[in-house]
Amino acid sequence: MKRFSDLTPAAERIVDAAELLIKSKGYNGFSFEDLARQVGIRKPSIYHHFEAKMELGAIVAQRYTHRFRESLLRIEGATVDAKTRLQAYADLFETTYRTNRSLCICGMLGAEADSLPDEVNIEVRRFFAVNIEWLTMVLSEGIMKGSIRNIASAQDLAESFLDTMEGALITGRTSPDARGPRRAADVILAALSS
Amino acid sequence: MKRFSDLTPAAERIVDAAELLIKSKGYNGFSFEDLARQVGIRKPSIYHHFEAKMELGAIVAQRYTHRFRESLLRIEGATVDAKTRLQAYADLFETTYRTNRSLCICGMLGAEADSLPDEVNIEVRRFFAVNIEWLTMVLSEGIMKGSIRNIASAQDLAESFLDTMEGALITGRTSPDARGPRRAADVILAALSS
DNA sequence: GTCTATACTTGGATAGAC
DNA sequence: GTCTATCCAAGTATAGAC
Repeated sequence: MKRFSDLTPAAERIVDAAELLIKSKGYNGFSFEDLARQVGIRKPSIYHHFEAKMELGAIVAQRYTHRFRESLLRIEGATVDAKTRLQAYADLFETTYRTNRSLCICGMLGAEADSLPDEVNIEVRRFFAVNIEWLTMVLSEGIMKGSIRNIASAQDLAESFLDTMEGALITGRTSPDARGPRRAADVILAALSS
Repeated sequence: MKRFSDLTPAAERIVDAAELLIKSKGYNGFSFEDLARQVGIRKPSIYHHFEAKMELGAIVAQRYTHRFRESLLRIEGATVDAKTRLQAYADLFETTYRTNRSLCICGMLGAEADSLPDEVNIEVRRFFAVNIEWLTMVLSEGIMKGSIRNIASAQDLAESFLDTMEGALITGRTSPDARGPRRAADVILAALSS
């Protein structure tokens, strides 16, 4: 598999556009025609950079996961206690939400999983694994230090928290008065604060 | 718009199949060919019952919401306290989850909203509104009676809870060791119990 | 209510010139 | 790196017979 770090500038522009399209319409909802129009080139030019649509899907997910990890590192550097870290984490989703009520790429691809090539699903699974791992780490630290109530395993808490974030993006799409991921996180965090 | 209650038996078999397909692959992920094959008829026969694909999508969502409301009524009849009701509610999602890791129809359609006809989106919005309303009712009763901690408005709690359920279905799709909606709900309920 | 046949469009993908 | 031209499959939808 091609790696996102090998992308030429032209290829990167294509991936940028594909990311936007997947966020908005999903993998099954965009075509090479849409993509080419957005980039300002013609359909066949895309094949000079990518072998097939599924490769593009996989690379979008791969790069997204990579950037998300960078954000997690930044949060670890900038904050200390669990609650603040989780708020910063929720703000990553809130930013996505505020940008045209976009979805998390991997939330979208996760929903579509049954009709997606394995190549793509593998990357999506990695995204969720990375998130669960990070959240588990943060939450178990919070439990140890006493700022998070010890009502369930850190792993269980992590999963619920991630679920809430992914769900908030989806329900926020069609509900005009939805409050968004940050608010949803605040509710959970209030319930978990000791 | 046609209503789901007017469906002939033949039309109903088509809606049944469409529901399964949307749950699995999404609105953009299934074709009339798939649908016809599943029902055991030919593509054009579908048009005898439905004018277009979007009508089918809207009716699937409409019937799904109707049945969901029946389930909510059943829960109200069979249980009393907020926590038990919310567990029963989570079990509705758990059942969906255990059935081939299916998605909530409206979670799927919500994710795809940007590429869906208004006709469909309107029904999806109704589903979420119904759920939020019901959860708000249950939660505010729980707060009044003291079984649910008063850490946020019933409306905010309702939204977080629904988000968690929808998200659990999505993250559960690609994560082999995901715990599912019921477990996610138990975590939240433990945090909300006074 | 279902069929065959078919129209028309779009979608993913390739060949080969510039 | 991008283009035109083109292929073929699939997708939605219609006409009209049974």
